[in-house]
Amino acid sequence: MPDPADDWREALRGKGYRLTPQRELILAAVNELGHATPDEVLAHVQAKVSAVNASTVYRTLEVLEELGLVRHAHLSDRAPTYHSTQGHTHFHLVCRGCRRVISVDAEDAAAFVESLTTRHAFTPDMGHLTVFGTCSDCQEES
Amino acid sequence: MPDPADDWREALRGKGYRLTPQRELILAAVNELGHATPDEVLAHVQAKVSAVNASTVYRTLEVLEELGLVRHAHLSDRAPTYHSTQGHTHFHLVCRGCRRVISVDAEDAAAFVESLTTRHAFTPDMGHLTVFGTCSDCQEES
DNA sequence: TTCCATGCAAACACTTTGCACCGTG
DNA sequence: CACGGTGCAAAGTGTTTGCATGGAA
Repeated sequence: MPDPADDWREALRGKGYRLTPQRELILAAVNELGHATPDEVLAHVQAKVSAVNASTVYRTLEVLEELGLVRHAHLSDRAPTYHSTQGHTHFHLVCRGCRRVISVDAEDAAAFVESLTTRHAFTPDMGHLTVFGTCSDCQEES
Repeated sequence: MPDPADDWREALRGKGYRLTPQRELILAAVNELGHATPDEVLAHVQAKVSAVNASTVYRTLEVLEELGLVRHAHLSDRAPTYHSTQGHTHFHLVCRGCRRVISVDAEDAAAFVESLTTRHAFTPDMGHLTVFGTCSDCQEES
């Protein structure tokens, strides 16, 4: 039986992509970091081994996302953040006050998804969704 | 009684900002264009009058948003789009297939807002929300 | 041995900033 | 006539691309 941790090898081979150390390192970095920008991934990878190029990080993250091994969301107005697709699909709440990020299981928004589907003939991609707003702690301060 | 179309004058004065032709033109451009990127606003303004600078557009949009006269949302991975705050607060659905943008009244998501508030102590800013996904027309094609 | 993947450097898209001049209040 | 606003140019940030070399299959 296949080790789930090796799924990425199958995924890459399945679409004719080659297995390279860079791809392995970058995927591992995303899994280890939680939510990381391309820059942070680059730094993390370079800390372990020597030189990996920024363009390789961008190109690799694109491939990994196409294969469904990672996903990205926009948690700030700056660079996107990538995260593993292991575990349940989730969307993000970002507090404008304290920048805190709350991950919410997509299941919790089933009714919202349903209403968009039936009332607007639209299937939302909840794994990409980021909801900006204010958490209760920051609400009180204002 | 004040003409609602002149509210922006009050809003600017209220916070000690000056009334300038650029600010009037840029606000008018946003109202006329519907959803426009800073670049599109610039082009629209320059079509009417002569030279307005890009940095003035950025600076002015920031001021207008602070005053609540416009809002911005991220309808693509590129530049943000600004829109008028006249009318009901709405959020956006963007189809990844055809790029179509559907505006949905925030009221329609009242239950979703409610659940985020009660279950996660989080007050979402629905006017900034963009939901990516696929419309029914593009769903069939895949 | 064949191409896909990488590194490198330059180009790119969008935005921000410093500073001198301009014009509103 | 003071000080906030603007234009301009340069710099900044994040990302993409063309091309030659390198390594997986």
